[in-house]
Amino acid sequence: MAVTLKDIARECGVSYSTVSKALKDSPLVTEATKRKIKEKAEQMNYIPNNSARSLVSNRSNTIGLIWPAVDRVAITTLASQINQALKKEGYFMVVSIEDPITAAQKFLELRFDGVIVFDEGEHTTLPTKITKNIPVVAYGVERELDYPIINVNHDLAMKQAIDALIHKGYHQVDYFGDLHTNDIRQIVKKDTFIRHCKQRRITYRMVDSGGLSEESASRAMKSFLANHDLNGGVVCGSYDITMGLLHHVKDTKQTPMIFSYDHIDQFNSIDTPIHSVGVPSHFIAQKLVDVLVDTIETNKVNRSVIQLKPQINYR
Amino acid sequence: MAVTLKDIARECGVSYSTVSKALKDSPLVTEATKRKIKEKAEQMNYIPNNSARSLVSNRSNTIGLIWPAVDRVAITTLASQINQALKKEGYFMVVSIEDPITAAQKFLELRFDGVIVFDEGEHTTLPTKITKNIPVVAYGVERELDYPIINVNHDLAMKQAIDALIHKGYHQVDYFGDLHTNDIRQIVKKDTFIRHCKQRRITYRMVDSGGLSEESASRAMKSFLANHDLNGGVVCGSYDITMGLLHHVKDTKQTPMIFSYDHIDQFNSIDTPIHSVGVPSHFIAQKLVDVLVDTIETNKVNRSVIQLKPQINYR
DNA sequence: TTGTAAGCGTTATCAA
DNA sequence: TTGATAACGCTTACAA
Repeated sequence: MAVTLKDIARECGVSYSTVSKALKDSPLVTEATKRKIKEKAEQMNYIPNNSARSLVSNRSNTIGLIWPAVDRVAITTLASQINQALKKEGYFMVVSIEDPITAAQKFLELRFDGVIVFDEGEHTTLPTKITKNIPVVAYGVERELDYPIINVNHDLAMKQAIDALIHKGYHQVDYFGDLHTNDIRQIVKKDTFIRHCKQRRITYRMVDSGGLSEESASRAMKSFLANHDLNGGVVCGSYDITMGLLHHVKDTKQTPMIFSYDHIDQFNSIDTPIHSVGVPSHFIAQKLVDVLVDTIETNKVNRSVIQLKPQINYR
Repeated sequence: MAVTLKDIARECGVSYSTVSKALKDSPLVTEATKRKIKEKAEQMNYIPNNSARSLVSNRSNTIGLIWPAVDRVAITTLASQINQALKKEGYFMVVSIEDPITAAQKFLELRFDGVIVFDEGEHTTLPTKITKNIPVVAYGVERELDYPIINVNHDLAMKQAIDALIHKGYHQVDYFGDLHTNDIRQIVKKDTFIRHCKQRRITYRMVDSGGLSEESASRAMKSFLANHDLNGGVVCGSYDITMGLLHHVKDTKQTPMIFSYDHIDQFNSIDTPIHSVGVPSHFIAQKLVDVLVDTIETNKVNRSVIQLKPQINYR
């Protein structure tokens, strides 16, 4: 059915290994024959069979991204930047929204060259059985894993945000984020916020967003505002949570200074100025790709945790 | 490196073709040998090589979803429902966020069994060169394509929404949506809204959301409200646009009756009651999968447009 | 510069 | 009930 190298070879009156070489621009073939073969291939609509290729070369040039919760804006931005970065390195990225183990197992069967996983804690950890068979790199937080992890230095980020608030004259700060969760990234944000407030001896309140979605954050903020004022500075745990808060910011006497996690461009198209802390997502993406490609090519994993330095972005 | 059938065969003292049969539970192998082989395979952490399988069987049991704009909440919900439905049919779903042609080409090379594409107009149309080589089904709107399309009956949906508004006593209705776009789905919504308003001889206004994102919708609504009131009923073009509107609904004298496109559960977790029109996403998902699986199995495309009947959901 | 042939890991057909 | 073997489409020594 599909056109194969043999078909092209027959048409061109050459052997199929010559076609194979010609199509990958091998110097072992005359320019003239190359041209003829390429033309014919194009015209016959030849589509290389990756299964066959991968079988002999052990390379699929495909990377799997594991992303079970396709719903948070900041992560969406990161994903598309990873896609770009991988493309530049010659890889095709494909994402699975299955649970991490299922997805990784399938990627393994498909003989992909590597996997990137958005780590969210225990339930998202890949077992050695899998990770010893394929290069893996995680975007997550610092913890014991047998594959490399890229993450933001949350501790520093919180410190930067709180210090900025103090510097602007605030004597009280609120944290608005997901307080009751297993998501390790959220837990770290919460914990470091508290720790830094204590160190600075500044008054603080913790407001539970009841989840990571904009909707839940909106509800939570509404009921919070029914009994409280927003009179200090506020730090939000994520872009979506910030958006939930913004539904109600009109209700308060005056807009407080808001710092949000996630360093993405979307903040620029909002009227209310939201300052942000975080690592620019294109930077995170590049790092993830660099580390992955490196472990694919050198074939040695380094079980390191790479901390990316956050920046403050005033708007 | 990776364990192959031959490795297992050697360990078990049988031929590798027996192992192959045993592992797929063929009746041609004794229960006893099967058990032994399966145990060994498990213990050796055997991972089937899909490339080899696909090479001989011409089946990869994988479906590619083309979804270049991973950012709209309603679509996210749909994607995960498609994932579920495909899984039930024995397929693994993988998504690409590349542009449609690139993605489809890669899916072809990877010898996936089929592709689902979220159609958004000309720029999202797959050429015959591709579609004659792999079963494709689109989620889109009615237009000339050489592969089947599933879509919502927008005409009926608009009619339902406008009629509901009229029934509730509104004499004026506003449409809030993406007015200047190439996205064929948005164009159809806009056009049918206007047509039905004219037919009903009801006053209407068109408010441009300046895009499909919540942020742009929010900005647009803000500047609209600076000079206008929201005193009629309103129909929003999508979930995200509705969310953008909600940022400002507190500013109006009273909450108008709002109908939104997209029939998803997220509306249930918002305080402001938003009624919706649309086809439940699990229904759309199931239809897409049914049609795709059917064309894969029967191996014959039907170039039909399948219109799904929308429903009104009051909240 | 081009062609021959082995081999990648499976499945499936046929023979034992 | 099991085992040999050809074939899938391709890459890559190696031979011509």
